[in-house]
Amino acid sequence: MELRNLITFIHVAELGSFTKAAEQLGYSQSTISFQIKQLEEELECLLFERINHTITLTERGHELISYAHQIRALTEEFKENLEEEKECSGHIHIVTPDSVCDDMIRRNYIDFHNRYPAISVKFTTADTAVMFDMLDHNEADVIITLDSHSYNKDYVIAKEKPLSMHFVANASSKFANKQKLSIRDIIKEPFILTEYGQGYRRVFDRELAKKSLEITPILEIGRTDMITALIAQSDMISFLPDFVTKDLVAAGCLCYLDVCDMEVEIWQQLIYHKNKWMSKALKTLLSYIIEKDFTEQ
Amino acid sequence: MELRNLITFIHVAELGSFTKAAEQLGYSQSTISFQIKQLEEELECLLFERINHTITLTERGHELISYAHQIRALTEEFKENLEEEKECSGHIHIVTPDSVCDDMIRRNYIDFHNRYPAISVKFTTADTAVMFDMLDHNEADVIITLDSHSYNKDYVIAKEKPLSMHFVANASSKFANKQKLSIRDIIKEPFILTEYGQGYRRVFDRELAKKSLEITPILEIGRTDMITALIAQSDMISFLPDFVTKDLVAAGCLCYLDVCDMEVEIWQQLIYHKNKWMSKALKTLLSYIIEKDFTEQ
DNA sequence: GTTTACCATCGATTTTTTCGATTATGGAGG
DNA sequence: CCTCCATAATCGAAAAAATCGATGGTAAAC
Repeated sequence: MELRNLITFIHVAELGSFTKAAEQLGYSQSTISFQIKQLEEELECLLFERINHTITLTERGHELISYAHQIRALTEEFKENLEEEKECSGHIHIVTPDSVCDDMIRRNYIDFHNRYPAISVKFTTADTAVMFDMLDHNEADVIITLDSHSYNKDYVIAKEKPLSMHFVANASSKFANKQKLSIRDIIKEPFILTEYGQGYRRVFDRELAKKSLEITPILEIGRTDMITALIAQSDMISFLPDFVTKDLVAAGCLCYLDVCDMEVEIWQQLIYHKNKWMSKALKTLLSYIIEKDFTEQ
Repeated sequence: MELRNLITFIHVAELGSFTKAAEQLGYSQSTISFQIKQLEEELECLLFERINHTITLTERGHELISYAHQIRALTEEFKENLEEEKECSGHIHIVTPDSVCDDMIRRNYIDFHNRYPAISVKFTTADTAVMFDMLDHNEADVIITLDSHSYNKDYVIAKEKPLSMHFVANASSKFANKQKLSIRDIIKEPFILTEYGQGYRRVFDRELAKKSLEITPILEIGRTDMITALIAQSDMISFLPDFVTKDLVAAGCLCYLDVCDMEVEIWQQLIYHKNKWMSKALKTLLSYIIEKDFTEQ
């Protein structure tokens, strides 16, 4: 019982004529005969009485009419639903490093929620490798990486920007006002760094290795807010992205160290899988993030 | 958007796999891919995200699932309705000569209604020719004729029997006890006959014409109950079927005349059009009529 | 009596559906 | 690291289905 035949049946029943239905539907009359016969054979019942070239619905036909209308109405309802702009709603899973999560939630979440109350967001933190794994398994809708610049034809990079990284210490550190420090000047100091899985930590270690240097941090922890808090009240040093530290530096709690022989190139990238279906909610979230996080300095 | 594809879509969504759905439905896997793609192209939206050979329903897919289930449920509901025995109900139009109508309503209608209260019957009276016309225009579901024996490949004769016809007069008529009367003996008497349209009246006239005789009745009327009532209180004669007169004869109101040179062969036939859809109600009515009207003497 | 309108039927053609084989990919197990 | 297995996409061939146009019979209209 295919929909095409049901539609034809409805038209025939309404017009009371195979010929007229054929004209209305753009079929030939023999096609209409065939389609109705097909329905009748499949349902094993007569839908129309044919007496002297005029057709009359049988009881069964009358019953089918109502079902056919309901079925047609459902398909049309669905198609209309597809076309009409929907309220922006849905569930979105975004995965980021801890620092980004922290930053975005603090600065933007309330505003986002107020603007789009029907979008439910799941915020998860993970290492770069895990994030890509989640993209590959369709467990994350979108990720934000802080790592070396990545490119892969399976992914779409919605937006990216290079990230400023700084060595930071307490504002009253002995290195606070020294200019043109070398990495070798500070390498023996006590360091707090994020775990190795975090992208920029890995890039940092790799850069050190190029200079045959190595740091054994006294504390490894993903939570960058903890790191800044500890540094603010001790003589420890860390290496962190600008967006984590700039407010505290501006407030005079922390200071940047002027280490001039250590260039670490870190990119912030907003990435989703190329086969990802872009729901309106997802598009909205991406636009929001791009506006708030990638355009401002 | 054909039903076949929707069914496939439901299976795929439930199993989360094109391959498993193919096995379950007896299709090849490429067919499933094709069907889903066809749906997606027609609806111009992605139903499944394909990431690393695993599929995940998109939001649109989720929406479609619910519609697809509803549509499938409707078609199944209809098919079940078809199969299950229904209460015997419906509207039936039966057309008969006035005499038959009179007889059946008096003797059987109440009983029939009590047995099948959900069947609504429309009883109409008409001439033989009009009755066949009504069959041809699907205006009557079934007719009962009292006429010469008819056969036509377009009609189905559900049942038939020859009818006894009698000349009848008042029980105290001068002809009451005479034996071996000739038609010529009574032809000048005042006759009451049914109209010419009534089948047996026509046959009667035709038989007379064969003998070069002719009757000009003093009253022509379809209502046979009127005829018998008039005869019972006058010296008029009529020519009527047995079932109209036998009770009055038995009651001593009327008597049969022993006219031995006038053989008129009249058949009672229960007829419907060969293309008529036999609803349960119609079958029931036919069986009832056959049982009550054609088997008893 | 001729024309028109209607539906059924048939064979031919076109379109659609289905299949099987192949490819590409990733995961699991050795 | 390699092989085997499972998955879905793709492609061309084959099968099936839908559609058409022509024809026929019948009844109604003119």
